[in-house]
Amino acid sequence: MPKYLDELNEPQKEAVLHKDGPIMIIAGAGSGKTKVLTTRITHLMSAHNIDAFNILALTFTNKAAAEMKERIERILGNSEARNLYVGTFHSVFARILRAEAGKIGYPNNFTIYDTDDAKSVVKTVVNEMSLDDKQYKPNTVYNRISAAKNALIGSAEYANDGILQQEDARANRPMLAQIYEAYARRCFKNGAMDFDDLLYKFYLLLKNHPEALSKYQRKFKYILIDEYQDTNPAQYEIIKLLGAMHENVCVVGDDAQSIYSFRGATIENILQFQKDYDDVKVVKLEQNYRSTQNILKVANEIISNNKGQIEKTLFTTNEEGEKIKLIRTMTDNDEGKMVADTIKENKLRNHFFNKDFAILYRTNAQSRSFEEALRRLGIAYRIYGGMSFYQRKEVKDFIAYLRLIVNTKDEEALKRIINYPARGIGKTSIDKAVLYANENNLTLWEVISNAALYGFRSGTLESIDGFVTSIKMFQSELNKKNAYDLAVIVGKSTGIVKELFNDKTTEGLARYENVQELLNSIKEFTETPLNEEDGEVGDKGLGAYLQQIVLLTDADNEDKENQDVVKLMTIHAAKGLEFPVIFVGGLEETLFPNAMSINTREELEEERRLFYVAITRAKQKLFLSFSNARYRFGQLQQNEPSRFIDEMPEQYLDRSYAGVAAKNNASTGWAAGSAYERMHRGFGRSAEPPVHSTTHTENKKSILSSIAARPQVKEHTPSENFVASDTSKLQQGQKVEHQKFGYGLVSKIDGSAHNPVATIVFDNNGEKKIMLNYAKLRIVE
DNA sequence: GATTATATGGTTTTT
DNA sequence: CCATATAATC
Repeated sequence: MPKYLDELNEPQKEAVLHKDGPIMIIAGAGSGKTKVLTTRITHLMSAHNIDAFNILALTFTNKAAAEMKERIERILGNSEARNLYVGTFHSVFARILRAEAGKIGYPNNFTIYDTDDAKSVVKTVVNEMSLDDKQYKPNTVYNRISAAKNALIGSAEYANDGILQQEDARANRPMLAQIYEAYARRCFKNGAMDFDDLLYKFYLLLKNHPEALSKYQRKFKYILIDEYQDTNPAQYEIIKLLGAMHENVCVVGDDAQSIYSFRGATIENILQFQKDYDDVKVVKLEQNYRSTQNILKVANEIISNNKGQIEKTLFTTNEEGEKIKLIRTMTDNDEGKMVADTIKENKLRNHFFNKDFAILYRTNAQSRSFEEALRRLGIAYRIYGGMSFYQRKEVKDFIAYLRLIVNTKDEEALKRIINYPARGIGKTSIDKAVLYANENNLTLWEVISNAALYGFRSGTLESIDGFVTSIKMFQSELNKKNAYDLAVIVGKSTGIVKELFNDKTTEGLARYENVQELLNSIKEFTETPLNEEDGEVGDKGLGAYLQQIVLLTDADNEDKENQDVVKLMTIHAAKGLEFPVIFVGGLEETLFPNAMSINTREELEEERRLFYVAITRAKQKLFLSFSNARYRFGQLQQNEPSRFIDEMPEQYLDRSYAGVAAKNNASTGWAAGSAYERMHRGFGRSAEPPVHSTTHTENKKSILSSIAARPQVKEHTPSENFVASDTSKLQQGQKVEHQKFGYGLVSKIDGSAHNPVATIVFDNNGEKKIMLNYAKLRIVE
């Protein structure tokens, strides 16, 4: 009996030892499902001599895939694991599609469009069809198309489906089917696939090309799928096709953690699995090794409010643990402070490290208040999600050059850079070129590379020719130079790097650094040795690099794995992770559950599962916070506490929790909160007496203002020698006198050069934004 | 045609 | 509040 089996409990062992035939593992939160998956693969390889080349494991994130490979490698003690096909659905399918692209009429170097690219194509198509983009919002249209693809509905079928047509007609978007068709055609013409195409086209490849199907059926003798509850119909059908020959399909999932229905995922796949395969072995992992009893009991209570669960009860032999602590504050800023203070306190008192904490929230926008509070206390943190590195403008612009070099049909890339850096090819010229291209059924590149034929003005023509020549020059280097060297040439000869370098503003500096970072990543890619089997299409080229990076997420980018930082992320992003201490923020009606998701029972239940996922991330301590009011759309909005709070039995809750912050009355009320604000604006040391609580700002209305009158201006009598100073060189930190508001400290200067706006914190009248062109200010010091 | 000021409108979650 | 789209101005 191999040693690695000793570490497993009975059901886990059962799951690992089951060799052939379909198996479904229902794995509760923290029940060791990754361990089972890795051990199972290890066991297949070492005990049954299954070749790594014949095993396919699909995960939800690249990070999970890398982790899995690493663990297997560690148990096996050799490098065989690198021959496994492990990756996300999207990355594995992209890799195969790259090899088989010719069969479906695509170039091997097809571009993968991210969501932004795809929406931009939608917009282009809608405009070209002379439709109103208010009526056909790119977002809506794209989502609709995406949903169709995830359900394996092509544009023709979409157009012929009576129900879908009715739906669209009722929603005032009768032309959606036509847009879908035009969109698909345009993507094809651009040699591009969007994220959904990676599934949909792969499905079509398998379905319409029997020789390809049988090739991969023979190859993948064993298939394992992680996070099965989050697969969509397209993924389901693909697995069904791939696994049809051997039926050695192992799926692992937890219906209670299904949180991606907006992406087309359906729990139906779990139920359907047992119908589609004969003699499915079902194993349930119900022992939780992660959390305290209290946390688990609350989690079980919460999820029991959902109907139609797969029967299972999580239990643990861990200690009882502390009660779940509720933090209630007045505003979102206070919430941030309380959480940050609590982290600080716990670090001191319980010797936690920064990396032991995670702050989770429903929406990305919530990160701001936590971020500010952590920064004030000097606690290192990192935000995951939001805009990924590769979505930043400067990075995307640079990548657009590389994309165009690899695939000149990529119209999105071409339009992005044809006039970046500015070279005098404006909107009018581009529109003209696009028109010619559409009229003559040419690609945009074909038009501009023969620009002389299309009657551009001579100056414009010269610019276009210059651009085309330089791209062609880059292309000629494509096979001589590696990706990194080529990228350096691009950066240099286009002047992009220089331009960013010369921009000495803070943002400019950051942009420059980002481009440097991009070059680093290309260099790293170039220098990383080839995987043994990756030779399929010469996978070291620029094309392979580009296809890989669009599929990377922020979490994958984590180079310094064990940084001692507090992690901030959405609950979705936290799936599969665990932390000693978890904070879940914004437990308020309209936010969590989100107002968008309370219209049907299904939606609400998914929100509840999301909450379940959030609290089951915690190992030892769990804090839940909510705020009476928070800024949304720049305005203060009052919210009720979340219904999920009421669903937790009182006996497990500690409502009286008060950390350091509350004790010194800094965060429990409006007045105290503003004192805190003032302290951290540098007023703490000033000689000013503690002033009445009026840190109201012009646009940030006091939560009291709805009850009491708006803050009164405390009259100020200008000093006798009041003469308005020249404020053109006014700087942060200077003290000024305002005729009406009195003395104050300049905390910030922004606005444009012609219309500078100073943010001034007045001693008696709080923070005001003052337009320097109009205000009369006397500079005191 | 480029740069800059103003309007608008949008927030759920992500490969 | 934020980012992007449009208008205005040089």
